[in-house]
Amino acid sequence: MTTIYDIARRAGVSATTVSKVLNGYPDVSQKTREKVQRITRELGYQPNAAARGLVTRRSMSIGVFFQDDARMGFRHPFLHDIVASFQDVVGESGYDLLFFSRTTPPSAPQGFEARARHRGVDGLFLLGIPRTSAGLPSLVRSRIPIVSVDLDLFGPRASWLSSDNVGGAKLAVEYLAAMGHTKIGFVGDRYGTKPGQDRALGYHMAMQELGLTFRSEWVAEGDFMEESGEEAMHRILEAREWPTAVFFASDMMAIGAMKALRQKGLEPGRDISLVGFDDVVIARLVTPALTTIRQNTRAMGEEAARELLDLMHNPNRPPRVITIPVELVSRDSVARIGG
Amino acid sequence: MTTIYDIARRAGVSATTVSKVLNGYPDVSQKTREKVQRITRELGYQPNAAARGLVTRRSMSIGVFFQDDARMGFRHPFLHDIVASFQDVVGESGYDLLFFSRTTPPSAPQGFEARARHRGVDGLFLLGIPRTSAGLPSLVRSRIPIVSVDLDLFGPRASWLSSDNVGGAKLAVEYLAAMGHTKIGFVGDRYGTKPGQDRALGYHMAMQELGLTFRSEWVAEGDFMEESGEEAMHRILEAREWPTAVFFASDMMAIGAMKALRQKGLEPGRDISLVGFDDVVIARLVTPALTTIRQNTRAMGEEAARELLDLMHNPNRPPRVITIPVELVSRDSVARIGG
DNA sequence: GGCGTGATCGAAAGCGTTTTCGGGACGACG
DNA sequence: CGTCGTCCCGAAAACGCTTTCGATCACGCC
Repeated sequence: MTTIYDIARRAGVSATTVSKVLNGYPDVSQKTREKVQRITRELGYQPNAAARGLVTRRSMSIGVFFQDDARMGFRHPFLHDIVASFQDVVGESGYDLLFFSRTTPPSAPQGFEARARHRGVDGLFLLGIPRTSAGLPSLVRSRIPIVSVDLDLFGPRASWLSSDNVGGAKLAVEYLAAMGHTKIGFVGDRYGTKPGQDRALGYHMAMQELGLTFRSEWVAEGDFMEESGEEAMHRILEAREWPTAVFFASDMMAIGAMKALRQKGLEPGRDISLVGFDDVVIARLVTPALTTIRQNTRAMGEEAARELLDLMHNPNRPPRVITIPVELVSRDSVARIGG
Repeated sequence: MTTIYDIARRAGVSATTVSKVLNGYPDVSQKTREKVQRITRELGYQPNAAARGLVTRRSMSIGVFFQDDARMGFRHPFLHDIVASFQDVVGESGYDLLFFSRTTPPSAPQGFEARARHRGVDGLFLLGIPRTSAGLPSLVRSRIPIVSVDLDLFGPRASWLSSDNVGGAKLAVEYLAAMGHTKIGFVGDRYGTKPGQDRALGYHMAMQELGLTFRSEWVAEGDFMEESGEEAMHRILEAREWPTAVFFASDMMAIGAMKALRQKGLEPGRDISLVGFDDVVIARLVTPALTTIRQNTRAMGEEAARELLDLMHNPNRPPRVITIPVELVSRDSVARIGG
C-alpha cells in the first residue's frame, strides 16, 4: 500500500505538505503542488479512508437500515427505488452507503445506535423499520442525523418523510365519487403503520366530506400483501349489500382482490371497481390495469437525501417532516356508473 | 466518545489489557476480565471500526458495485433478491455491505479498484456490471477477492457465478417440444451479455439435439425489457410462416410479446405459446400466467456469499465458476398442440 | 536458596492520516 | 540596517486501536 510518506519521499517534501496538497490547502507553492500531484498520480495513490476518518471523525458514509421483511413484501421494489435515487444525490457529495446486515454474529454490536457508532457513519437513512422496533428511542437520543421514510420519528436530529398518504387516499375516494360511486369500501393495514393509518384517515375524511355513507362491513384490514387483499375482499363480499368500489391501501392487496372477485364470478373493474396505492411496476401490467395513487419514489429519495445532507452539514438545523405529493393514475380498474 | 482508555482508567488496568479482553486473548485473569467487561457495558462502549481497521488492515465490510441501469430494467428486483440473501450470509460473519454510489464528486477516487482500495473493503461483490466496463481489467489484477454474478471475470482472486443459463434454455425448448411444438422461435439479447449468450446457446443446442428446424426469421433480439419484447414479437410475426411457440431470454420480453400478440388479434398461450426466463414476481400475475425458467435468487446470493467468504479467509484458494441450477415452472402460457 | 515455569500484565511501536503551530527565508519599508 | 509581514514548509501530536515482547510475580521443585 502506498502512503503519503512514499509520495513525500519521492517528492522531497514532508508528509505534511503532501497532505496539504491533497486537501487543497493554500499554503503550498505552485511548484511543489504540481510535483506532488504528479507523483501521486504516478504512484496510483489512494488515501486510506479509515486513517482519514480516524482523525477527521467523519467517515463519508451514510448508514442504511433497510428492513424488507416478508411482511413488507412488495413494498420493497419501492424502497429500492427510493434508496437508488437517495444514493444518486448523496453520491454527488462523496458519500457511499453502508448497509447494515440484518444478521450479525452475537459478538458484534447490536442495535441501531451501537452499530451506527461502531461504524462511525455520518448519518442514517431508515426504511421499512417498524415503529415498534426496540432501539428506536435510544437512537433518536443519540444526536446522529437521521432521515426515515414512513416512520414518524421525533428527535433533535431526526427528520422524516413520507408520501401525502392522507391526500392520496382522499384523491382516490374523490375520484371514485366522481366516477359515480357512492358505496365505497376500504382495505387498510392491520399493523398500524404510519402510512396505513394516514390512508385510513384520508378515506374517512373524504367519505365524510362527500357525505357518503360509511359501512363497517365494507372495511377490512390486510398486511399490504397480495394474499391479504384476497382475503379482505372475500370478507367484504360477505356483506349483504356490496360496495361498488373498494380503495386499497396497497396495489398488491388490490391485485389479490382481483383474484377473489374472479373466484366469485365477478369481473374486477366492471362489477366492482378497484383503486390501489403505490403504483408498483405490476400495476399497469395486470388485467385490468390498476388505477392507483402513485408514490413518487424518485422525489422521495432525492428529498430524503437533501434533507439528510443538510442535517449533517448544519448542526443546528432543526428537523423537519416532509411530505411528498402523490398523483392519481387512471387506468382500467374503475368503471363509470350511474349518470 | 468513550475509548479503550476510559475503560482502562476506570478498571485500573492498561489499555492493552482492555483490548485483550475485548478481543478474547487468553492472558488475562478471570477477575480483571470480568471487571473490564462490566465497565465496558456500563459505559456503553463501542469499538471504533476505523481505528481497528487501520491496524488490523481489515474493514469487516464488503464493497458492492451494483449497476441497475435503465437498460437492465426489470432485472433488478432480481439482483436485489440476490443481494439480500448474500447479505444475510455475510452478515453472520460480521460483515456489512458498502454500496458504492454511482455518482461521485470529481475529486473522489474513480474506478472500481481505486474506490475499493480507498474504502479498504475486504472483498467485492459485483452485480449488473457490463462486461465492457472500463476498469475491470485493472480490478481483477488487484488481487482483491471478488465474486461477480453474470459477469465472466477471470483473475487470481475472482470467482463468478450465474444460473445454468444453457441448461435452462434447453429445458425451455425441451418442454415446448414435449408439448408438441416443433416450430420454436427465440428472442435473445443484443448486447452480448454472458447470460444472453448462454441462453441463445442452450436454445440452439436443444433445437439441434431435438432435430427441430431452425429458421432465422423466428429469432430476434431485444434488451431484456418489455418494449423490446413487443418489438421482437412483431418482427417475428412478419415471417410468412409463424412459429407456434417462442422462448424469451427474459420474462419481461415475454410479457411485452403478449401485448404484441393481442395487437394482432392473437391470444398468447393459445395461438402462440410463450416461455420466459427469470420468474420475476410479475410472471405469475399476468394473464396468461407465464411459464418460465426460474432462477434461484436465494441460492445465488448464498452461494456467492460463501464463495467470497472463502476467498477472503483463504488467500491461496483458487477462484471458481459456480453454476446455480434452474427449474421450469409451468403455468398457462404454453398450449399443448398436435397429438 | 536458586532456578525454572507459567500466569498476568503493560510499555511502546505502529497503522495512515490531519492539523496546529512555530520557524526560516525573503522582500518591503522606514 | 533593523523590523515586520508574507509565503512556505515541516515537526509533532493526535485520532483509537492492536500486537509484540519483555517484565514481574508467585509458586513449586531440586
